[in-house]
Formats: sequence, C-alpha cells, structure tokens
Amino acid sequence: MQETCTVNQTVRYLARKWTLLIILELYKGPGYTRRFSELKNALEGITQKVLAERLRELETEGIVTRHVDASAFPVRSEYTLTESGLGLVEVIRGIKAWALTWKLENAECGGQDCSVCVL
Amino acid sequence: MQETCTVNQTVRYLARKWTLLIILELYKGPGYTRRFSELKNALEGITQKVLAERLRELETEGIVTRHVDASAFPVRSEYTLTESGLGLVEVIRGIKAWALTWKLENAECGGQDCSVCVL
DNA sequence: CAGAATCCCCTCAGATACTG
DNA sequence: CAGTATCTGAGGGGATTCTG
Repeated sequence: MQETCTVNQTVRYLARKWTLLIILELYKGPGYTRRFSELKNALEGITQKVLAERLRELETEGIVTRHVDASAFPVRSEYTLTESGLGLVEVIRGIKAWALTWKLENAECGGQDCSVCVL
Repeated sequence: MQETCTVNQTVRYLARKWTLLIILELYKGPGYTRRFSELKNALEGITQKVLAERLRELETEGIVTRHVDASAFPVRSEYTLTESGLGLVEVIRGIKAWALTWKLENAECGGQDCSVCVL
C-alpha cells in the first residue's frame, strides 16, 4: 500500500507545527542538547503541551533521546539529537535550499531572526 | 516571525495527504505530464475532490502547470511538473534516503509496488 | 521545573451528488 | 471527462488548570 511507505510518515510528522523548529533548536544547542525550559523559552508561543507532545513523538521516532536527572531539584530533562536526527537536519537544509531557489519572495528569510536560517 | 519562514510552509503542504504521491506520479509521466484521469486511476482511493484540491495548491505554488484543451471533447486537462517541481523530487529523494538509512524496518519499501520507490 | 489532563475550535479529507 | 458543492467525522493544536 502506498500509505505504508515511510516517506509519507516522515513528512507527516516533520510537518507538524513546531517539529522543525524544535529540531533546529536542538541542533543549535551545545552537543545538540537542550533542556525543556530552554526549548520552551526559545520557541516563543509554544505551549508546554505541544512541546511535550512533539518531543515524545521525536523520541519514539528515535530522533531525540531524553535524559532525566531526577537527583537534582528541580528535575532536569535534557533532550539530545540522535544521529538520525542530525541526518534530518540535512534534509531540512535541502528543503531550505529549494525554498530559497524557487520562492524568491522569501529571500529576506536569510536574516538572523529566523530560526530556520541557522542552517 | 518563525511561522513566516517558507521552509515550514513547504513542509506543510508537502505533508498533505496525497501531495507527495501526486508529484511522484507526475514525475513518472512522459514529459513529467499526466492527465487528471490518469492521476485519478493511478492513485487508488483518492477522490476527485481531493485530487482537484491538491492540484490547485500545487499550481498556485508553481509546482505544476495546467494545460486545458477545450477544443477536444471530452475536455482534456494535463498537469506538468515545473522546474521547481522537479527540484522537489530531489528533496523527496533526500527524505527517502534518510528513511532507508534510519528506518530499517521499512527496507522492504524498495519494492516496485510502492509509488515512492520509483525514485 | 516538567509534565499530564481537559476543553474547544478549526482544518483536512472522505462520501455523495450535481454540472458543462 | 473534469471538475464543483455540500455535509460530515477525525485529528491537530491552542488555552487553561493541576501535580510531583
């Protein structure tokens, strides 16, 4: 069946709101790592619910790993891009290249204020 | 603003159900061209409504062009991938490469029965 | 701080029926 | 053949509240 093919699935969750920005935010972090609260602050407008949902998805997809330090207080949760997650950054780069080539009206998107332009 | 960045937009409509498969079906056609009814038959399970919607989207995004031959009867409508559309095929190829590398359980997806595997 | 649980709205996409 | 129009159900995602 066509729907079983992973390419569809991949694009599907990549396209969920915030997913891309979360991946790029992790990519910018030291060791490709960020804490929950850091992500929350960096991604202005995201709610905890959505952030938690997206991170869970990415975790079950093997794109990020979670490390919880329960010994500390308050609890720390750190999220790190896996190797496959880094591979996805390449994919995103490809999409951006396409967008810059064919969507000229968005060329201004090379500015620093755009999270995606870190690529 | 983050949401204004085209990379998000691009992934968003790419991820709409059927969009990917439509692009690939056009890619397989002679001169990257297919008729409405050919697409409808090739994409088993798609409804006319959804097919028409997706094609309109792709047209306004400059990814396909439409040529209507009204002189013929019945009317013929042909859809052709543009250059930017061909560029998207490369992007899809990248996503597939990622999926094959990191989603091993879907390796069987190299079969001929999968539309995406034409890549 | 890092979440889980509810509620609510809105878009997507399927089914069906109709037209030039 | 190539659409358009309308109705409907499922799921995404935002806001808010509660907990260890």
